[in-house]
Amino acid sequence: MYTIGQVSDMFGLPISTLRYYDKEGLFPTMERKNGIRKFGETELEALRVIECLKASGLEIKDIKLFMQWCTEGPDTYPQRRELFKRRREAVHEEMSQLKKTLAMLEFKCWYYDVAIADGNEDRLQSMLPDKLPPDAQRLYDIAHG
Amino acid sequence: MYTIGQVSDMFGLPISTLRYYDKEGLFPTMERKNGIRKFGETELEALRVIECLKASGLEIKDIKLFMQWCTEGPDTYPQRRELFKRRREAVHEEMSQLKKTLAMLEFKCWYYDVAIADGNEDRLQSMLPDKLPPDAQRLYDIAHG
DNA sequence: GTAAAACATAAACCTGACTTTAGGTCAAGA
DNA sequence: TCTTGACCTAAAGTCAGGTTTATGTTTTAC
Repeated sequence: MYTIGQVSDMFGLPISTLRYYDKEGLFPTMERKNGIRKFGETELEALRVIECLKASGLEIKDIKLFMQWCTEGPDTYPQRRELFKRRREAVHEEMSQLKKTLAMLEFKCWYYDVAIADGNEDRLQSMLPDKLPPDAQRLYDIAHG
Repeated sequence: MYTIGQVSDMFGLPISTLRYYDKEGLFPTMERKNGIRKFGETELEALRVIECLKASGLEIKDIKLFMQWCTEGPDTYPQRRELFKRRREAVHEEMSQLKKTLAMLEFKCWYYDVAIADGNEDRLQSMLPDKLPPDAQRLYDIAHG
């Protein structure tokens, strides 16, 4: 069993954040002794899952729902599985959006390489949006298509 | 030249958002006629760049800075290139974080598939965190390593 | 036994990115 | 003429996800 300060150090999270998570219901079965929180293995695993679900874009109130299901036994396995499947799809979506963003950024890096080499954008403006070099064309198409 | 309503339709952005962007200085050279905003090609391209930079995680006040540079001519090409390079690195970072998140989500999907098949988590708990099937082990390692 | 460190709560505050509200201008159509 | 619709502003409101503050209690170290 760990105190809030120890868990704060272990996860690199501010104490205030841990208390906030608790207030929001993210540790539904956490015990206390004389009012003092006792973090056990359940809570540490909960924190690992919280970091993952947060990174996947889930909101705190939905994470709370999941943590609640975890206290309700096998009947809620299907809901829990659906939650993870939906998150998986959402992250796939986000990754393909990021690929387009990345193409745009690569294109702009190339663009300013050329602009700096030329000292102006005249040549670049005259080749946009067609007549680009093949590499730049590829990035441009991904970013704008 | 387009009105704010036309641009709102073209980009699928609320009029209030376009006015907010303008107020924040994201269209530093936009013209007006009798107080009415006139969006030209410059502003449309600005909006495309804004969507990209926002998707890359940049804040509005930093996008403003970029738009300001764009009005200052070739002297600011290096700053603009650096901005895009930093964003490119940030997005690379984010994508590799998302890969770990995805591994965790895949692992949890597998976990609940097994839990549902078994009707409980007993077998799963006894194989954690070693003695996992190879596929699950791989996901587990990516997610936790 | 006492002082400092670590814990606790409730409530106010903060930030970013918008959105809503309240009130006003202006041009075109019935 | 009048009223409808599209535009305008400034200021207040909203929301998520915390953080800070003020105050009080418990634990730990000497």
